[in-house]
Amino acid sequence: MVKARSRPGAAATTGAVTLSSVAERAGVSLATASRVLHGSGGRAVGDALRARVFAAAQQLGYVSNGPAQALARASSSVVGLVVHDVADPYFSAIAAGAMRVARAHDLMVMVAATFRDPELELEYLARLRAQRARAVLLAGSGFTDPGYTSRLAAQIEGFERQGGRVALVGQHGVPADAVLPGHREGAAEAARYLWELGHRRIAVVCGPRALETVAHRLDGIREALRGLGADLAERDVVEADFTRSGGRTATLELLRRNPGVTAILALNDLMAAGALAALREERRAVPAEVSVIGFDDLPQAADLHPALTTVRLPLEEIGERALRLILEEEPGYAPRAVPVPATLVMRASTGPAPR
Amino acid sequence: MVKARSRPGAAATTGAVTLSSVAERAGVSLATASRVLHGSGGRAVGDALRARVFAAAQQLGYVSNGPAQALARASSSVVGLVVHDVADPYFSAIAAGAMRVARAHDLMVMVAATFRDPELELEYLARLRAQRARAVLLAGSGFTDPGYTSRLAAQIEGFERQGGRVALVGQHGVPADAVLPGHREGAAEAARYLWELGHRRIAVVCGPRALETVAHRLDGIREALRGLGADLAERDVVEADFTRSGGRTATLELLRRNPGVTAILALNDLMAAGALAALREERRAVPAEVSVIGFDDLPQAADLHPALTTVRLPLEEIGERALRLILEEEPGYAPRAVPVPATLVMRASTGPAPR
DNA sequence: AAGCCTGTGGAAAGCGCTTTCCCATGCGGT
DNA sequence: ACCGCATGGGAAAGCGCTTTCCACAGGCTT
Repeated sequence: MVKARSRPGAAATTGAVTLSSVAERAGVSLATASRVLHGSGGRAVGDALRARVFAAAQQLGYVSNGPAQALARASSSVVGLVVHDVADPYFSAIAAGAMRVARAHDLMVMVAATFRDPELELEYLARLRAQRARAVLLAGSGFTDPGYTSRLAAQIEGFERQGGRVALVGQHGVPADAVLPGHREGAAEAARYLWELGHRRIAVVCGPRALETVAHRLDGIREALRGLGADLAERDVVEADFTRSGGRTATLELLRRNPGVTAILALNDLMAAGALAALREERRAVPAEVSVIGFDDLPQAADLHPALTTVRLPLEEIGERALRLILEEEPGYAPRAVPVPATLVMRASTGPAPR
Repeated sequence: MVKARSRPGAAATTGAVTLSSVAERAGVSLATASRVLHGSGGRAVGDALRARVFAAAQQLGYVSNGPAQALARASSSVVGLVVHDVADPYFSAIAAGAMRVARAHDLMVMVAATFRDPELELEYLARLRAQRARAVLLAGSGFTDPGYTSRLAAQIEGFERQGGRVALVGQHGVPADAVLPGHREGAAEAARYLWELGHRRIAVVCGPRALETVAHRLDGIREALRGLGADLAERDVVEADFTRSGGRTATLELLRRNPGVTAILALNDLMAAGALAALREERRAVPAEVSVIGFDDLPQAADLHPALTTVRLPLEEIGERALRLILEEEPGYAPRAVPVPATLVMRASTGPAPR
């Protein structure tokens, strides 16, 4: 005896409008409806049928089923974007650039925030892989954590074997296409500029040391100073967390520890804003007594008081280039590295060292 | 005669690791593997098998197929977030709040930027619908455009019939759960504050009039002034585009048109920053000659010079509440409206009117 | 000792779509 | 007039997963 089985598959079969209902209504086969409504698959469809199908879809209010499409095609129309923090203007700028490119390719963007946790980054990469994202842009910098690199490499490899592409901002020590911002050179230029202004007591308000970006920027400063015959003492480097309030606290600490400092190099603009605030609290004139340089040139840098001298990074362009790299080139395949130079923007927060 | 058909379905069948390969390797059925690796579906699985399956998945490097899961379950693990512009700090703050909630629910977030184009907003809503997003947060304000409302309502209805939920920030004239920021009241409070300080020539640097948010804020000012027996003349309102440079230009225009103005109310902080810049260029002292008030209280508002008096909106909280609204309540269903009050933050950019 | 749950495992029917193969046309070439 | 041969349309086999229904053990009741 054959018993009628009720829907083994799941799904609320509440008269959902599917391709087959459209086909039925238009009096054509499923195949034809598919060819008309979604990419034709290299096949032409007659005008009459074509019009009938469109009309039917319209009347029924048909909305295609993305997951089903992705399953059948074995590729979704989604790209992933992994950042440290969406509220950080550094990352929103990169995101804006990337999203422009995604739009041009008609792709949706999934954004994930890791809050600088390597584990979370890896987790999100895996989830994006599960979502069959076509490409993923790792916009946060890499971590200096040793175990991290190999696990990241493994994830990336798995992802690419699956047909996805990965782009990096900054070089994470793994083979993948990358955009390389000139952290080192930009930082070096800032340091040399300060030196030329006569500053000999230069301190650094540093970001989280676990970040590759921070290491690069710090190295740039170190090397520049060394090239000038000077040296960056450990006690002139205070670590903060890339936020304004972290920068303020660190600067206060710095001033206490080392009151003779005449120049502060903050490793991002947010912390530079905090440094400026701390200096104001401590009644130290900028730039008469202390010069301040930031990094990134966020839109708000020019509105700080005094207007912030900073190392400019074309962030939107970085996001754009990175995604282009993997979306617009066939996977034919040798990882590329595109350098993006940083430039020093001189404004009012720097001046000659006091004597 | 039966001919062997070669893979009618698509997909690179390159030894992809699927659930069934895991099951095979573990020596269990597909059903068991599914129950172990993905939600058990209310069913228990013995410990021995459970362990075997995990081990097999581990060894094979199994990554689940999200689209397939979404198809079978008729629901994805994605939420959508539609904003005007990701680089605008107003929206990044909302996004940050929303993403926190999404993370707590273990959901991925698809972000779309409309650049204030109603058509694009509708398009993205449709695409999110196609992606079978579980929920969508429309974080940009609504448009005053007449046709828009009914089309939006239709989209939302279709989306909800499909099992999705929609939340709005601001009331778009459609029935859906919404978080309602106190645009009107906050703006009114700012206007009254200026009035109390003795200002009688108050001008407004307005945002795009097509936005509901702008209409509300403007109305708040109008009503407050009317309540005080004054009136906001059309010539004292200049429209800009919510950017810093737009604010600057508009303020310059305003100053030319109406040199006697003693207070400027900018409808967001970005434009207030531009106003401050314009005033500086024109050598008008703030607040001695002209007072300035902004709106939103972005993190950078306190760093402007002088520190900006502004109407604070708890943006992260707004994003958080909005997504909570639809994710954490059963669809049992009467649209809720959660008001979120704005508060005036007095800083240094406002002072008594000059006499 | 017979009857029954209860707890576990498996078979298989879809979810909605893409795409391959095959078939019916209508057409021009020789 | 006959034979290809494009051309456009349809049938159907999956894509990888979830979930329903069934089967079968054991451990309990009565």
